[in-house]
Amino acid sequence: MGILRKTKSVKILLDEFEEQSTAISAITLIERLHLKMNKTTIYRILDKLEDDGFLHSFLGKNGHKWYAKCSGCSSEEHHDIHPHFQCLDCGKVDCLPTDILIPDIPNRKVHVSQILLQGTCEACFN
Amino acid sequence: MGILRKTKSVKILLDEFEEQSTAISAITLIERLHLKMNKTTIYRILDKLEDDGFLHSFLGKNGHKWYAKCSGCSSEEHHDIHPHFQCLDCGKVDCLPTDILIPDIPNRKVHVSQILLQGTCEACFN
DNA sequence: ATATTTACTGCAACTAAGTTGCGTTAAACG
DNA sequence: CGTTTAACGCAACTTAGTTGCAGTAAATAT
Ligand SMILES: [Mn+2]
Ligand SMILES: [Mn+2]
Ligand SMILES: [Zn+2]
Ligand SMILES: [Zn+2]
Repeated sequence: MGILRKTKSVKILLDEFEEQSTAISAITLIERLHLKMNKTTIYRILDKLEDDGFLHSFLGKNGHKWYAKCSGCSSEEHHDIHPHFQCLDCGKVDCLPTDILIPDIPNRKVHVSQILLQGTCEACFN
Repeated sequence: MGILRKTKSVKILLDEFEEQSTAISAITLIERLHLKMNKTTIYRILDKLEDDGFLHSFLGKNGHKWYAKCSGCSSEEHHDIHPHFQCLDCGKVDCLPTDILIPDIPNRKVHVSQILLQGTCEACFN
């Protein structure tokens, strides 16, 4: 089930995602907000915001959880599937609008594709 | 550094990968071999076999580590990059020979691509 | 404005994958 | 067989994420 009460903690977390468009890891949020709320609360709210279709989650290069804003999803439908890019220098992660074509795999039916590209971002290029 | 001594434990682990062509998770190996060797030993040997270019590793859907045989890699060069497929019914994971084209991403340089497809495998199809 | 209801929160304890340090064992080799 | 040291087992640790429960504060009713 999603968010039912707009508590202080929910507002603080929503603000974090409003302020920047890149993805944020759960670990970063815990570190950044540890004076304002408990890590349990953070995990629980992120989970609910995902149910609501406001955030989507994915795993970064170490298998740790990252969250980013959805665009046009709802609690009924998460159609927001796309590749992600993690910079190996600064660690920043972004959603990519790029569409990557998955060819048909013989004898298998693909339902989900999880694509994480790693390399160098624009800011770290120079 | 890779394997220097062909110990009993190393032989047992090599056998596991000789017997089947699908990928095996570290967790599965620990469970399967816990009477024969310690989990620390398993992690250390897998790590060395990867250094040697005999195995390659990747993360499955929960961010847990999986290993599979390489074909034609060496300790100098791991050129064995390809997508993986995890069956959502039986959990089995395979290496895919399929090549997936990663388009150029504006303002970013892609070094590595990590692709995990999820769906239904042949055996679970019926 | 106050009372009631219950979703949400904080805390402490837990789970589980993977790592580290160290004393002991057993490959490799002369 | 004896020596060397890579590799092993064990216990303790690290860390991301989860769970149970008692207390708190939103939302709603009175
Ligand atoms: Mn995204
Ligand atoms: Mn593979
Ligand atoms: Zn960067
Ligand atoms: Zn299957």
